[in-house]
Amino acid sequence: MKRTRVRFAPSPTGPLHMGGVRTALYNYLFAKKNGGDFILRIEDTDSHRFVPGAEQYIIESLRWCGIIPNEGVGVEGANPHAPYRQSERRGIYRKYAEQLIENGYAYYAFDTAEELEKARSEAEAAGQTFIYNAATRGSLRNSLTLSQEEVSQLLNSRSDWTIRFRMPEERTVQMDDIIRGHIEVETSTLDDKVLWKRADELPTYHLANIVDDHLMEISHVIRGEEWLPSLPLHYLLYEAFGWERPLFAHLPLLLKPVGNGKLSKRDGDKMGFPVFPLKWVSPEGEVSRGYREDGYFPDAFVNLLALLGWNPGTEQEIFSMDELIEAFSLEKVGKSGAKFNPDKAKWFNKEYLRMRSDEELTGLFMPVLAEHGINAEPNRVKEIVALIKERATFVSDFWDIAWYLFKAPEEYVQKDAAKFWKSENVQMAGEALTATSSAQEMEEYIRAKEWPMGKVMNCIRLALTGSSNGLGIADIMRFIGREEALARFHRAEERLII
RNA sequence: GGUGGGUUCGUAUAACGGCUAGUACUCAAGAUUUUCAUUCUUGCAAUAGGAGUUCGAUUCUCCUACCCACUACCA
Repeated sequence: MKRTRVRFAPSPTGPLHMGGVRTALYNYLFAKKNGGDFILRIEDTDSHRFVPGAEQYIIESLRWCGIIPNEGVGVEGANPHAPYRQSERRGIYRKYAEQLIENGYAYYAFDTAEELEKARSEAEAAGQTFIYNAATRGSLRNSLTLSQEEVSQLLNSRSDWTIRFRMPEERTVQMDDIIRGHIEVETSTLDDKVLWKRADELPTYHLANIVDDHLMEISHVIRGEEWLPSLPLHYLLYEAFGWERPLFAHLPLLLKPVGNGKLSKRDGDKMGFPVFPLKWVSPEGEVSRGYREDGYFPDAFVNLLALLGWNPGTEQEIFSMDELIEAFSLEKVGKSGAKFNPDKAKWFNKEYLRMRSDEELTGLFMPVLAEHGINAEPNRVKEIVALIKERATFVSDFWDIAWYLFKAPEEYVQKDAAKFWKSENVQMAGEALTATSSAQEMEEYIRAKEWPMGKVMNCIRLALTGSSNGLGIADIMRFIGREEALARFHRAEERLII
């Protein structure tokens, strides 16, 4: 049986967005599941849209997610099909385009952008759609309509010609997609796509993609649904070359959380969630937030992405990468677009945070403390982490949850003070606090006196934390000590008016 | 406009053509707790509409509606 070889082939035109990461992930899972290869190829055949730093961003994003190519761009060691950047492969495509011309599957086209524009607007004015194919190519300027002399003259004198695919006139292309099943399309509705452009001596996506997939022995093409309309062209290209084609799987799109349409950067900005795996600063200085910088764990991110459009058919929701590999199959990928749900994303991170060890979380929390000017003893921090980790979604929440274990409150929440800082409460709280030496003793003391536990405790909590909610008094006192508790209480007495 | 794809609770999804259409997130209520959070329990909520095939349709077929993608010398 043929070896499973898949590729992720992004275009370095900007930061990779989470839909792209999911495509890479599914490719990776499929490759690993079948003991095959996962290749990273960079499709940079559009010199005009190249963005500096985008390729490095893609590589780093995949690495952060644990989606590691074993062949291709950024991979050290044996790379049997190098290079993997199409710009570095530019020399190899032209001969394939010319091979198609020789065999009658393609032709030279000399129409200028203006001429095509004119043809399109004329067709539109007549209420029709202009399609560059068998219906129209006979009246356009190309090597099928011009004489041999004119063609060679134009080929030499001009530098803006293209090579176009000669779409068959009347055929039904029969296709199969692993996810969508059988699809049929009439060639009369398709156009003669440009395959190669003389202007920058580069192929377009369609040619480069098919040639490279063939040369790199790709067995399965797993890509986004936006490519489905190109599938007939790709089928016909394989046929024209006489090559065995790979199997295709077109993934459903990732949609915005509300409304309709593809998930875009704007949606993230508007609704307050990242659309990109890592933070990205565009060459113009525009900043986009990333899952990593927002505090997501990479395995949580991978997990939530995996379940957007795929599920194993069981009720399991938490998967390690190895478990994903084990459970993954393209047949279980859904057909319809998946709306991204930011709430569920947070839930995943919360679950993953809980699974992290106290040691690891402490290591992540220490720098946060340092940022707040706190120099704490790691063992003490670890105990605090153990106490609060179930309350948090992100490590950054730790500070908001437990800052008062590290420093005294500077101010008090008005509403809570008005409710609990009343003279009788303060009197009882003060007595309970001073008359006892531990939180447990204090609780017994209050109980023995038959004082209202809630009022007294919240009065104390207000003094210790500045508000009436937070951790248990016993826990707070255990960490800050009785002396500090008393000091905070006296400070509150001075600062708060009853 | 044309071509293709899609449609199960608000969201992600489950259900060899066969139990009362299941689960998770969100939301609500209750229990627990000195408060908040956690935890636990319960609840709200869906097969787009219409025909057909069938003993039986979420599942198969057709029509309608709606949504999406593509429609570049971009990928």
